[in-house]
Amino acid sequence: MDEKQRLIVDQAIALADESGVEAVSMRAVGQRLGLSPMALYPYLRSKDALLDAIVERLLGELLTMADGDGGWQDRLRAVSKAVRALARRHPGAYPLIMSRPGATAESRRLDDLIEEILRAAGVPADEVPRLERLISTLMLGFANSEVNGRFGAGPAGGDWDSEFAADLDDEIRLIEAVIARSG
Amino acid sequence: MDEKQRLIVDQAIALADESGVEAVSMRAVGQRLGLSPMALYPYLRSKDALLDAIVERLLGELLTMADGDGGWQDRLRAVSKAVRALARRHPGAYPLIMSRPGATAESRRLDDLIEEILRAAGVPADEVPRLERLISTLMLGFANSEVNGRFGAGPAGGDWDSEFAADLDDEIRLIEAVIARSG
DNA sequence: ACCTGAACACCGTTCAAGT
DNA sequence: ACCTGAACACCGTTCAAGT
Repeated sequence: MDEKQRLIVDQAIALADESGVEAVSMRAVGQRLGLSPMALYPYLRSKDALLDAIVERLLGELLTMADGDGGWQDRLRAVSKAVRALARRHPGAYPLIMSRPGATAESRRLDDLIEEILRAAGVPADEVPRLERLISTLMLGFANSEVNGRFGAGPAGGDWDSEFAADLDDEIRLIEAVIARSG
Repeated sequence: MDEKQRLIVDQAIALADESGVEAVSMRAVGQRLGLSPMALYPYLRSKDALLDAIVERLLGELLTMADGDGGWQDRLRAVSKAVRALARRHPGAYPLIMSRPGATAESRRLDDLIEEILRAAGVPADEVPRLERLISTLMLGFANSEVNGRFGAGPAGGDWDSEFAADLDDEIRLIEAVIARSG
C-alpha cells in the first residue's frame, strides 16, 4: 500500500538526518525496515524517486505549519518561521530541497501560498511572480546556508533568528514600496 | 606539480558540465587524462577534496570577472552579472557552490568583496555582515534556481535577465533605505 | 617521483525465483 | 501480492608493487 511507502520515506529521512544525505542508500533504508534493498522498488521505482519523495514529504510538513492568520506581514513571517523550523528539524534532509528541481505538486503549493499572500498584500498582479521568486529564494536559501554552514559561525552560538527577522522586515518594506510605486 | 592538479580539476569541471555532477568519479576523471584512478590521489587526497577544489576554481573564476568600477550600485551589478555568467558557463558544476559549506579562501574573498562594496556605499558597519549575507544568498540562490530549474519555465525562453535586474534594483533601494535610516 | 593493478567494501538496479 | 538472492556494472579507497 501507500502506507508502506510512507514508512520507507520515514526511514530515509531519519537516516539522512542522523548520518547525512550520502548515507541514504536503498540498502541502508531497507535494512532499517528489516527488508532486502529490492523490497523497496515496488513502492519507489528508483533512488531518485525516493529522494523526490523525501522532498515532497518535507514540503508537505512545511505547509501544515506555514499557514498563519492575521495581516500579510504576519502570514509571511509564519511561512518563514516554518521554513527555518523545517531546516532545523531536518538538517540532513533539508538540503535536498535546494538541489532538486521543484516542479512538483507540493513545491507548487508553497509557491501558490506565497503568491496568495502577496496578492492579499495588494501587490500588483504582474509583480507577484517576480516577488514570489525573490522571497522564496531568500527564505529557502537562508535556511539552507544556516543549516549547511555556508554562513560560518556568525552571531553568538549561531543564533540567526534576529538576523533573519531583520532580513524579512527589509523584504516586507520592499514589498510595501512596490505596492506604493504602483498605487 | 600544482600544474597537474589544475588539469585534473579542469577535466572534473568539464565532465560535470557535460554529464552532470553525478558523472564526476575518480575513475571517469582519470580516464579523461589517460590515467588510472589512483594517479589522482597524490594531487587530490579524496573525492571530497576534488569537489572542494572545483568550488574553489569556480569562485576564483568568478572573482576575476566580478570587479567593476564606478559607483557601488554598478559594482554590485558587476558582481551579480559575474555570478549568473558563471552559473550559465558551468551549469553542471555550479550547484556544488550551494551544496558545500563555504569557509574556504575564495568564498571568503567573495564575501569580502561584497562587504567592501557595502561599506563604500556608506552602510553602517554593524549592518554590513547581515546585508552581505542577504545579498549573497539572493545572488547565489537565484543563479542556482535558474540553472537547476527550480523556477520552472518562467519568462519567455527562460530569459531571467530583466527579472534579476529588477530584483537587484529592489535590493539596491533596500540598501539605500538602510543607509538613510542610520544617517 | 610518478604511476598501475588487484583487492575490499560498498553502490543502484535487473532478473529469475520463491511463498 | 510481496519478498529474496545472485549477479552486473559501477563506486572510493588501501596497499603493495613497478619504473
